[in-house]
Amino acid sequence: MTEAVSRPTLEAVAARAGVSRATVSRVVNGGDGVREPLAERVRRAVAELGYVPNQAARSLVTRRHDAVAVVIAEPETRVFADPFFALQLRGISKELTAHDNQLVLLLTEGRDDHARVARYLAGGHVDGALVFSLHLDDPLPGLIHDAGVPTVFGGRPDWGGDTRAPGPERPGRAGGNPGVVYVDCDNRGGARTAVRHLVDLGRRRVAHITGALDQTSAVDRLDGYRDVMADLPGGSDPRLVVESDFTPGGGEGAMRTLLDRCPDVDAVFAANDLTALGALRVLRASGRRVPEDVAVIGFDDMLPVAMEADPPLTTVRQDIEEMGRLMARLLLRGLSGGRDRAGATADTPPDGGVILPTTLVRRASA
Amino acid sequence: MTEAVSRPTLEAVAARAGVSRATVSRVVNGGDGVREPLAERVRRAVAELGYVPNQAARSLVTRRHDAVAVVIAEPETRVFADPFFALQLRGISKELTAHDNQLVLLLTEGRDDHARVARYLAGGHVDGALVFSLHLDDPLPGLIHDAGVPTVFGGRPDWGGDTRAPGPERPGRAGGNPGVVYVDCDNRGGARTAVRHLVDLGRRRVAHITGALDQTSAVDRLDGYRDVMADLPGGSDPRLVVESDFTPGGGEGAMRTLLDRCPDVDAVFAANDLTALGALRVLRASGRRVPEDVAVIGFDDMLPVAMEADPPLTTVRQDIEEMGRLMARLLLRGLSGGRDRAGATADTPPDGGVILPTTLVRRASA
DNA sequence: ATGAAAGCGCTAACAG
DNA sequence: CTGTTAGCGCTTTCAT
Repeated sequence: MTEAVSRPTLEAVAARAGVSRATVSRVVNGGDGVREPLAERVRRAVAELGYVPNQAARSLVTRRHDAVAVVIAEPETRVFADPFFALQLRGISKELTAHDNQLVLLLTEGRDDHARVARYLAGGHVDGALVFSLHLDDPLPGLIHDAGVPTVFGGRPDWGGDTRAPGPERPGRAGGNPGVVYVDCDNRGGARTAVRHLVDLGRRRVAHITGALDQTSAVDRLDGYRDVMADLPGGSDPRLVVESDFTPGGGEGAMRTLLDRCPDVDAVFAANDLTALGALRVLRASGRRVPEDVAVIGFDDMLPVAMEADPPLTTVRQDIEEMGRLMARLLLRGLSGGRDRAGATADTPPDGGVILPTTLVRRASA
Repeated sequence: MTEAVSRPTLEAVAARAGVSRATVSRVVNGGDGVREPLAERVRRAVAELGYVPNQAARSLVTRRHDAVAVVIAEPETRVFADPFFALQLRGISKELTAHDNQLVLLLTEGRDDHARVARYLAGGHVDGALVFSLHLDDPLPGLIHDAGVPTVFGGRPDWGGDTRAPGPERPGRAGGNPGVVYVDCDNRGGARTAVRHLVDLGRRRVAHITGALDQTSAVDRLDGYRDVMADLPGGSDPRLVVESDFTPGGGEGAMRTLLDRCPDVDAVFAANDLTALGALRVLRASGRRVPEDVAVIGFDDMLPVAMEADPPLTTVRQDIEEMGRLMARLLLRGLSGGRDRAGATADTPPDGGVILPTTLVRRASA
């Protein structure tokens, strides 16, 4: 464990280059308005001394940090059961890095942590926040809003606008906050595509195993399922929908219930790939063949899961990494809004959500 | 997207409480040496104004940041195939949070990013670093060492000390850096336990599918396998070892090779659970029963993988989250070494590595 | 185009 | 115990 050593300051570079601190500062920050011979001398001095600006000192005066907080609530550790979160992070990281921003990760374990996160955000340590609000009743979004930090949400928050996709209106809570920005995939549309595919395959008893319904993604996927089933004769049989929780274990239980209630089920749209995995297992154990007897479609296209499933899973793909990247881009754009880049005001982040498209990936299960 | 507002300063609090800035500062930082009536007045002023210290200003003078960088190299995106990394992060986050430290995440995509990371670390933005050096030839450890930032490694770096567990010496590179601190699990010992278990089961043709051998964990597990096989008659048959890469696909290929070379194989120790998964699949496809015909053991005890495998996987468990927590604890302890806490010098971080124990978890596959 | 000087908000001696 | 004072390293007017 090495001790950190004292590093050269602007002053040192200035001395070495025989100029003033102000000049060095100018060169370091883009070098506008410094004539070439001088600028070059400064650059050499910087290189020779291995000068790196002190971010704390800089922040103190500029009031910018070039850092963004990523807040992830993980009450049930479900986040870690699938690589979702890692992919998202990766997308975010790439985008932030490209814009020389740092990523400060805030993982919350439960209610106690909310205050800590809110305090941190309110403390002005970061320029903005990227927040994954997983649960409908999560107080975090509110706290964050109060903290007054520019924020982009991952996944539609419950109090935000509704899914863009058309379809029967859902109740929706208290007016819908107008200022909220979020990125989500087209859960509802993706679900519709999946179910329609099943119907086009000639299936008539199409069931749905939902995700945890305290998350908007699960609700939206259920809505999508209902959108297309509503038009089918006997499609709104409530026994065809069984609630689950996005886990393989939950999928198993749900599939058993389903088989019990409707032994004639000939297709299942599972809320995600993990759920589909559990369903697959139960189906196999029950002696049914997939897809011959029962067709199965998942959601997410979590590669290691979907590809390795037996049979390989037909599923609705969403570009998770791109979602992360987009969130970061939106935030950064908002932060520099009308300030740094000329004309950036023209394309400020949209109020409301940005919905990324989904695509059906056909494999063997449907 | 809300705009951040200007926040109250120490000065404002001091004015409101009718004291000097120094007094407020004292109260805010633990309140030693401020008499109660005053301290209370200050606390109230802080609360009323919603004062939060400006970290940049503080860092500027203290030269501490209460922030730690976590560097994760993910060249092949393998990191995201399993939840390993997420668990580790969680452990780290918990420990850092408990000590009011922030987590700055640095994900590297390849060689180009190394310079960026090195610069950041050298830039003195953080008090220390937690580094996961995945590959043997990774230049990152060297760069980081040069940056002069206190560092704890996750997983034994190749140029560090050897595994603590006794056993045949490995060559090891250039003298072994003495100052390096790392946390790892007992890969070698765990492997030995697994293989011994297989042998105790009466298996005589015990094979090993290795991990990616450019990672010390894979090498150490292979060494552990060899440790016990060396004593067995015919145990050092080289055909029983086939190199793979920690992935399910790799496991499949390796298992096929194995079956081809040694159709009489009656046990397989896979370098990790994912590999075991692939092996299981090929074994099943070949008509062999597990564990009756071939016993299989994995490594990691990645719950969603090991439990959901068919049959559920017997595996070597390592406490990943605890590894993360321990890394953070070690780093933090080193940072405050002899400074903050009185007597902390007594238990400074150990030079060399800390090896966490592993345990064999018996399920159905062996 | 370059330099001089004034802080940003805070902590840490040092006085009293 | 409390207040005064002097910077931490940098950016940014404002002169020149």
